[in-house]
Amino acid sequence: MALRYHAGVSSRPEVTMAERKRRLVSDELTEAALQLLAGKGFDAVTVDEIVAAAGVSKRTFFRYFASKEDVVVQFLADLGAGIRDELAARPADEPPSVALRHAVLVPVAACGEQSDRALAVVQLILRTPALHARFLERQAQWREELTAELAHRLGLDADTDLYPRLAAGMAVTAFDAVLHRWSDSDGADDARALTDRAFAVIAPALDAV
Amino acid sequence: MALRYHAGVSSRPEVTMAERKRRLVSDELTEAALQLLAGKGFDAVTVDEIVAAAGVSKRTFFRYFASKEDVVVQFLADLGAGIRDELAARPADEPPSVALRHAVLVPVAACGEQSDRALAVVQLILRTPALHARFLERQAQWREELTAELAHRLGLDADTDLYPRLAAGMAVTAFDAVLHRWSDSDGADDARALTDRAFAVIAPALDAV
DNA sequence: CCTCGCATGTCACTCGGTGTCAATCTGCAT
DNA sequence: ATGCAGATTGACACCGAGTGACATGCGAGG
Repeated sequence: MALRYHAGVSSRPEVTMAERKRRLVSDELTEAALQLLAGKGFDAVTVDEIVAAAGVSKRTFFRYFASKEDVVVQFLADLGAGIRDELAARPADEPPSVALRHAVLVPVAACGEQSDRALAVVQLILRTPALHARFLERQAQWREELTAELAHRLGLDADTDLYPRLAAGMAVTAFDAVLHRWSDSDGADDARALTDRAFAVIAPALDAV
Repeated sequence: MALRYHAGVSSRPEVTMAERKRRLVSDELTEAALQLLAGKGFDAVTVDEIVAAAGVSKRTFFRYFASKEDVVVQFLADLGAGIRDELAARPADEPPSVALRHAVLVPVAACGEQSDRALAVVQLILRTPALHARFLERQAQWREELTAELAHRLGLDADTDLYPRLAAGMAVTAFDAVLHRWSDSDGADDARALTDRAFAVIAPALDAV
């Protein structure tokens, strides 16, 4: 299991026995799922096959993941929080285009580090309609979070001013475009450089008074 | 059945008997579905209830609509084609911000005309996760179409230059923001005015050299 | 009148997802 | 070690969306 953000090293964590067991099951499930789904395609694999490979019951699967799609998309959830937190952490006097660019660079960098597995997952998501739909839902959620954070940051009312929502939407659009390009190039393009180019395009709108 | 774009009046069309019958069934289905879904909520209504109300079999329902969500979202499909066609019809020397704004105004105006029914449908979509997901899929599709049309219009390669995809994404983002605002205001805000304001924000990025 | 084709209904089936309950395991106190 | 409380799991029944196969009915044209 590669795509997980372990906080520290394994030396002596404060995790209980049950906690580790839970993660073990979760990891075996995602491992088995990714293996099968990437190999046979999303629709050709049933949940029963996945749980058989992982050695747990179907009921347990749905205790860990809300849906079959979630096994693949779930690791993206953390990224959303990462974007928002990074945006909140940027200096208040930084122009929106710069702050948002750094925020988006968080998930981009995360993809770049484990490019092997990340690329496979991203490509699977982008070319499977059911997964893509879930991914778009996540994006919409990120947009909401960024909208709220931007409004707070700029002292605007997100229900009055269109700017926060539009700026958040543009940032997410940029991220989406970068991901598509990165996926289409099979990881050959540098995701960070793509991000910079994308933000160079949208910056004039982000920083307009 | 209100939300349909009948080409002309009923005087003496060149449609066969079977054709009219098909549309009749389709209309009764959507009518029954919208009635029930708007009243009881999306998840609380089963397809069996809908078909019972419409007086057809479940199998027939799925011959007309690919999914339960499609009954609600389907009428949005035409809008996508409308946006693209309008963009293609705009004068070639028009700056992207103006051409895209007019393109987006097509569905906006369509909503404004039959605001009663349209508002109910939009609100149902935006606050029902399953429907919202389908709606986002549609938006992604529109974005693809606008990307291709923009690239063609500007003589750019959509696989090389990031601009077409970003511009299309910004336009769709603007539309989405307008729709949300319009929905939140229960139709009180003027959708056309909102569209103009939204494009005023993103225009600096759209028209940057 | 007959038949060809199309839309529909019926039925059985798959699969994703959930509620329920009993069995099991972890942690903790005695 | 023992026993208890809470959480986790498996097994099973169940619901609803969606599909495949086949038979039937109805309209159009010879």
